[in-house]
Amino acid sequence: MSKPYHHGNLKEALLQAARARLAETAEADLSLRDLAARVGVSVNATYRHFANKDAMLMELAAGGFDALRADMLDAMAAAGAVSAVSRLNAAGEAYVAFANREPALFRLMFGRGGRFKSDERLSEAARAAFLTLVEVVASVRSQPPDSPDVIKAAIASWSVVHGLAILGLEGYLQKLPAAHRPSTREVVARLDVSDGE
Amino acid sequence: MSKPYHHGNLKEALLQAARARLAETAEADLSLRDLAARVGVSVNATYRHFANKDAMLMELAAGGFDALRADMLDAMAAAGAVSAVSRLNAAGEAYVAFANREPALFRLMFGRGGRFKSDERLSEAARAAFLTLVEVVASVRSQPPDSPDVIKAAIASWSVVHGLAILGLEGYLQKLPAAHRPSTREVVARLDVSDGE
DNA sequence: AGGTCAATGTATACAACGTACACATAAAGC
DNA sequence: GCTTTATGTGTACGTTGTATACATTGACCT
Repeated sequence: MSKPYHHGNLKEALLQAARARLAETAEADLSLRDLAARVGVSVNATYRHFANKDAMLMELAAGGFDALRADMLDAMAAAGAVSAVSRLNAAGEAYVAFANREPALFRLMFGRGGRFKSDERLSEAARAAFLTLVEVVASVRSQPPDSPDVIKAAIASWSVVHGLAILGLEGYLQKLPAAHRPSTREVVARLDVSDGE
Repeated sequence: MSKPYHHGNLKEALLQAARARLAETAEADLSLRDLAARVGVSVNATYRHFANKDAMLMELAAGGFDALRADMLDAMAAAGAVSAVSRLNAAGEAYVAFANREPALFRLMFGRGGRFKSDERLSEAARAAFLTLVEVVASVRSQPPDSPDVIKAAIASWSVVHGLAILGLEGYLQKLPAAHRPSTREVVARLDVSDGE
């Protein structure tokens, strides 16, 4: 029969449809009904695979953190072993580039108003992404990754790139004349990650 | 009569109810119907004062930028004329403090997915807030506020404090041990705003 | 003062959404 | 083969933003 009763892998199909939608619209207003229709299934079928809409969004966000982490790792690998600082810069640029390439997903990862804090998978994915930054900062400073100074410096790094990404996404940088618009590299370079004074 | 047909100042009453709601819930899910009910008026009465829900949200966001700017100005004034750097630090701390004090409003100001870019009043309010930062950076560097270097440094400043604010709001800093959690001042201090080499 | 009109409110209606409940169908295990 | 469990459908409900038609009021003009 052309339409089997059971889909086979509905959960992944729904996630994939959602990702496609996020990638194309730059606006994150996913609708369960719409996704179900795209996959060719009843709305309530989705509830066999996700507790509710938020659970699905959290899964997407977690995947986003995985992808973000992969992007940063790739960029760092491409930067080679020249210097730890150059790898840190590469990671920062990858961060901002990711936000610009997948704005809707990026907003989903952060914009959900702390409602996602509870999810274990999401927290772990976010933590893993943060840890890649921590490690490169540690190698810049030649200190163990769990030292307080390293963590604090990594938080500062994360803050700059994240803030820069959001400002870009929100369009606040677009109305500046091109000469006033800094590159990611210029902004990241202003941050002193080395041993403070 | 106890209930006059005309409210008198519905628009401001609605905005006030919305602000109260934002201040108490830390989650920005305003409903027009709910707000109208609180003010004691029909839902569609709101449409006499706002084109639609988004228009009202934009008005709230614009007011948020005004308040944010006022907070930064106050903090800078309190920091006195000791040094331009200390005023810059004070502004940064005020920024993060604002986000923590009014998380729902802050998220509304930034989280709306670029849908607000079109609004003139909002853009102007955001621009004014940014300009206060630009000016203090200019005085730190003793350069005119419209010089490209000043603007770029101000963007970097804005990025750090904004990123830090979001990370705090989203709860990513809360699960860190207290010894690893940097103060706003520590993070801001890492940014080099002075004349780069 | 009385009539006209714009400003501002209400009532009703609709489509889209998330989700709960009851039921249908298929696959897996004894 | 029968029963159980996983996974789908159908129907229904409450909430949302918003369009349309109508009601009420105050302001303005002569």
